[in-house]
Amino acid sequence: MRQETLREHNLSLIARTVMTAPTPPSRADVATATGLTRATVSRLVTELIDGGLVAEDAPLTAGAAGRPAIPLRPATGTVGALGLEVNIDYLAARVLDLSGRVLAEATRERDLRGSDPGPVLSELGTLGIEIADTATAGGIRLAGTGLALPGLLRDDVLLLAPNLAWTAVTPAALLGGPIPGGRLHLGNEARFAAGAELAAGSATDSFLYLSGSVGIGAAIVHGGEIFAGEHGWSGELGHVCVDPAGDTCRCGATGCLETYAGSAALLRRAGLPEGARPPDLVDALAAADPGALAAVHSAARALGTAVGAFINLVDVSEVVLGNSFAPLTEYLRPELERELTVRVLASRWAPPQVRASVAGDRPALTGAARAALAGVTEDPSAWLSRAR
Amino acid sequence: MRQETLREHNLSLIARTVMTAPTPPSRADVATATGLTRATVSRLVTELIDGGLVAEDAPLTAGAAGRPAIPLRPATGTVGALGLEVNIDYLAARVLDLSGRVLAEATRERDLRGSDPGPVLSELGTLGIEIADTATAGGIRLAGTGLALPGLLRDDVLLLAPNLAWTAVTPAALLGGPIPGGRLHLGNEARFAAGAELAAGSATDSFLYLSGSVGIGAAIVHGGEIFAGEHGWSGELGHVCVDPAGDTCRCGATGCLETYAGSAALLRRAGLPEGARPPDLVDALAAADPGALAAVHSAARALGTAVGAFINLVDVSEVVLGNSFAPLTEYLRPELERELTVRVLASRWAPPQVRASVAGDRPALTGAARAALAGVTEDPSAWLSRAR
DNA sequence: AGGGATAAGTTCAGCAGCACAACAAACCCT
DNA sequence: AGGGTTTGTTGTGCTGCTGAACTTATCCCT
Repeated sequence: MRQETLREHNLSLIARTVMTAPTPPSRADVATATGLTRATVSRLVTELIDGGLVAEDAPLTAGAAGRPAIPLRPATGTVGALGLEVNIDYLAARVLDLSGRVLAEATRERDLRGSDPGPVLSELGTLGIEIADTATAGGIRLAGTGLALPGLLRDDVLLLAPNLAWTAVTPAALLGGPIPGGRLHLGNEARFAAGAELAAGSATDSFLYLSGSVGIGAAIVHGGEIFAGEHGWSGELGHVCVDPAGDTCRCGATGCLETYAGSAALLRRAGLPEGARPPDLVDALAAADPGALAAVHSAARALGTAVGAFINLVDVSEVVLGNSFAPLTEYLRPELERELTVRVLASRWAPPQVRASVAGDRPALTGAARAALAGVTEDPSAWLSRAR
Repeated sequence: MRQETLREHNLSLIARTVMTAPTPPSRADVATATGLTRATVSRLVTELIDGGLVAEDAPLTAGAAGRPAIPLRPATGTVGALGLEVNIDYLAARVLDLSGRVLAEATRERDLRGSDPGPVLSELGTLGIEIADTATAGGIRLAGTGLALPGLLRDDVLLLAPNLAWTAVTPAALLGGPIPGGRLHLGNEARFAAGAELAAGSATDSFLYLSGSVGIGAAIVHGGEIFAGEHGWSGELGHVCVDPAGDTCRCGATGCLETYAGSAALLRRAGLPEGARPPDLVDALAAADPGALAAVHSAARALGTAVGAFINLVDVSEVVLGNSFAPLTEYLRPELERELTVRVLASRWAPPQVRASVAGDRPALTGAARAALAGVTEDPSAWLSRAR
C-alpha cells in the first residue's frame, strides 16, 4: 500500500461508514468508529461533501450537553446509478441515488422463457436510456449501470440462463447505445438481490438469501460481504440434490431442489391448473387447499434438506426468503425450521433463523443499481477526480 | 487506517510476500509484486532481517546481466511455533519454524474415542512442553501454540467433538502449565489441515479440502483465505444429507454422508472384520476384494452428491482428498468425477478437479503450528517490538 | 582485457498526509 | 451569567513513502 492509497483508503472508509451507518453519524462518531482523529475525518468529510457524496443534516439540538453534532448522511439527488434486470417474466429499469431513493423506474411485464436475447436486450437498453435521461434531467450524475441476470456469468458473457433458455449471450453488445454512466456491471440476480437486502438495513450482516422463482438462486452474505466464489457461480441452490432417487431435472441430474421447490414445480405439485401463477398458490394456501398445503410442506422439507446442507457447509445461520418464497414464509416455516434443527449439526448452539425478505419489490434491480454505486463508495477519489 | 498502521501493513505485506512466494524473491521482485518502491522495500526488508523473520540466500550469479539479485526466504531457526493435535487415534506435538522446517516432534498413538478429556489434554500439554523445550534449547523463539481439534469450537471452548464424545471442554485450562509461546490458538482439524495444504505449495489457492476420518470434515479455501463462517463451524460435510431415506446418523438426522463415507461406515460396509483399520481397506482394494470395491464405489457416489452440493453452493472447483481419503483417491475418482460432472451446474465451464492431498503426514498438526506463526507474519511490528 | 549495458540495492532530499494539541463554537445546567 | 461538555477547526510537527541519483555487481561484446 502506497502513501497516496492511504488517503484513498481513508476516504473510502469514511464514505462507507456514512453510507452504511444505521443512523446519521456526526464527524466525531465517524472518528471513533474508524479510529481516525477528528481532524482527519473533518478534512476528508469536507472533501466528500464538496464532491456531492455526503450531505449534512440539520443539527440535532435536542438532548445532551456540548456543541450539537451535525449528522452526516448519503447525499440525495447528486450521484445515481441505473439498475437493469431481465427475469423470467419481466424487464425493468430503475435509477437510485446514493441515499437509496428511487428517482425513476419502469417495468415491462412479459413472459421471456425461450425468448430471443437480441430484441429483449435491445428493448431493455432503450428503456434504460429513457429512465436514465429522466434522472439526469433532474441534475443527477450517473456512476454506472448494473444488469441483473438469472444465470451463470463469466466476464461479460451470460453463459447460461436455464429458465430463459439463453446461452452465450453478450449483453453489453446487445443493449445498444452508450451505457448510462459508462461502465456496465453484470451480476447474478440472487447476489444483487442479497445486496439490496443488506442495504435495506437488515439487522444482521450475515445471512443466506434465497431467491425463489422457477429456478432457485441463493447468495452467501458474510460479515456484510457477498461471497461470489471462484468464478462468481456460488449459490446454485436449485441444483443441490435432495434425493438421488428423485425426478430428473432439466439440468440432467436427479432430485434437484428445483424439482420440489421451484415455482413451476410447486404449482404443478399443488394441482393448480396450467397457467397458474405464484399468487394463485398463495390464494389456495389462504383457502387451506389440501393439495397446495401438501405441495408446500414437501417443498419445505426439500428446502430444509438443501438449506441444512448449506448451513452445515458455510455456517451462516440466518435464512432470508426472497422473491416468490417471501409470501410463502409462514407456510414454509414450520417444516423448514424442524428440518434445519435436525440437520444442522450446530443448531443447538446457533439455531437457524428464518425470515422473509425486507428488501422490497424487485430487489435485484435495486441491487444492480447499488452495485454500480458501490464503485463510487469504494473509491471516492476516482469519482471525485472524474467529476472534476 | 492510521499512518502508523501504513508501516505495519506494508511490513506485513512484504513478510507475507516472502513467506508465500513459490521461489525466493529479490527485493526488486517484492517491490514489483507489492507495488511499493524499491527504496521502501529495502528499508522494511532490513527490519525483517534484523528481526529474524527473513533471511538472505546466496546471490544467484547465473544467467542474466545486471547486478545479481539476493534471494529472500523465510528465516530458519529463529522463530517457531508449537502445533498440538488431539484426534480419534493419536495425540501429537510438532514444532515448526517460519520456513516450515520441523524442529521437533512426538506422537502418541492411542484410541481416544470416549476418553476423558482431562488426562488426555494434560498428557498432551506435558508432551508439548517437552517438545517446545527441545526447540527453544536450539535457540528458537516460540511465537505461540496451535491446537487442532476434531469438532465445533466457540471461543476457547470445544462445544462438541462427536467422535471423541467430548462436550464442553476448555482445553486451555486442562493442558496445564504455561502455553509455549504465550497465546493458544484453537482450531478445527480440517481447517488447520487445509492451511498446511495451502502452505505445501499447492498450485492453486482455491480448493475444498476434505478430511476423511470416522467423521468427515472439510474446509473452504478461496483465494488463499480459509473461510470459517459466522461462528467458525463451516465445512461440516459429514452431516450433509445425501439421501433423506438413508440410515439414521449419530447426530440424529438421516442419510448423512458420514454413514456412507466415514471410515467406520466404510470398513463396515466393506465387510471387513471388527477392529479393521483404514490401511486394511486399502489392502482389500489392492486385492480387488468385491465387497471393498462396492463399498468404496457407493461411498464415492455419496461423496459426489455432497461435494456436488458443496461446489454448487460455494463455487470452488478443486477438491483435495485428505487424511483417510488420500490413499483412496484413485479408487474414489471415477464415480466421484462422474457424479460431479452431472451434479455441478457449471461443470461444463469449470470441470471439478479431484486430487490427493500433498500436505504430508498429520497436516492438521502442521496447520496448527502455522496458525500460531501466522500471527507473526500478519503483524511483524508487534512481534519485532515484543522480541526487543 | 576493457568498456558499455543492465539490473539490484542504497542514499537522501522532498513531500504527502496524519497526529496532537490548542482553540473556537454551540449547547446544557445551575 | 458562568462553568462544564462535546463538536468541529486550525496549525505545527512528525512519520513514512517517493523519486531520482548513485553505487555495486554482473554479463556481453569487441
